[in-house]
Amino acid sequence: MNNKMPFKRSCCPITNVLDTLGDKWTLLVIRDLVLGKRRYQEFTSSPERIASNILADRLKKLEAAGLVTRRVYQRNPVRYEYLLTEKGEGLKPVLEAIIVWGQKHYPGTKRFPRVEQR
Amino acid sequence: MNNKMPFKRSCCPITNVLDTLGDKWTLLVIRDLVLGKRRYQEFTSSPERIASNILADRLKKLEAAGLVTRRVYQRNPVRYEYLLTEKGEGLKPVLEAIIVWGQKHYPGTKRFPRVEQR
DNA sequence: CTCGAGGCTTGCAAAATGCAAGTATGTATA
DNA sequence: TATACATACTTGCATTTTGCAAGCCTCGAG
Repeated sequence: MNNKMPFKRSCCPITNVLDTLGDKWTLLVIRDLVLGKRRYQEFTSSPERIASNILADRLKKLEAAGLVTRRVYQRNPVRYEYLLTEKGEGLKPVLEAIIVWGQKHYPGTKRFPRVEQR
Repeated sequence: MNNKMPFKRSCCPITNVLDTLGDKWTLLVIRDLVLGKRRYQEFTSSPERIASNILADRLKKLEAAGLVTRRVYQRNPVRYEYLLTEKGEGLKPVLEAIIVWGQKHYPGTKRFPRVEQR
């Protein structure tokens, strides 16, 4: 018999997803990544104006959760970019479902366009 | 010309959804409603053990957002129950997408069964 | 040798959360 | 009549998370 709970709150898949993504900012970072953003300043310049300490924290947590990877895209000086892993890409259907419901119930909202790549 | 922003953070549908649902508890209340729970104590007895002040707050906000209605189901003493509106029911595809992704990436998680009705 | 870009970190006030206990209304039981 | 119990919350307070502004570090160009 094994009574230790291997999950933080419960074995519900929704609960476990919320433990990683359940706040006002994390999914917006994922949205930006899906739209093609990669660099720190690109995230901070989205219209929601995420604070830079929150962004740094979320990127760290997303990396720890295996949704995002950080790579050096340039040396001298070293510069980083963030990319979605396959696990992260797998969230697209969730974002889609949210957009569909959101567009229906918040009239005037508009799906953001992909960003042109550098 | 109209430069006033009609949205709290931006016109992104995802952002606006997160302004209502973006925290660790709200979607769990919706999950419980989808599973057939209706009464206050049923929500507090879910395995995640939501605190009663948080539950009261979330039910109030969900009602204000038009996702949930509160009805009297008994007088003497007065007792209430909570039900999803159509708008709230519309979130099922979002929950589905989350469950699919969650079950894939959090091994061992299990979709909760509907509750037997009183 | 100063300036600017990029990518963060720090400090601190304000808001949200977690926990335990208490309240209000009414029924049932001794 | 007194006691207990059930439902649906509310309150107080400590802890945690968030928001905002400013600062820091590396390097390259002028």
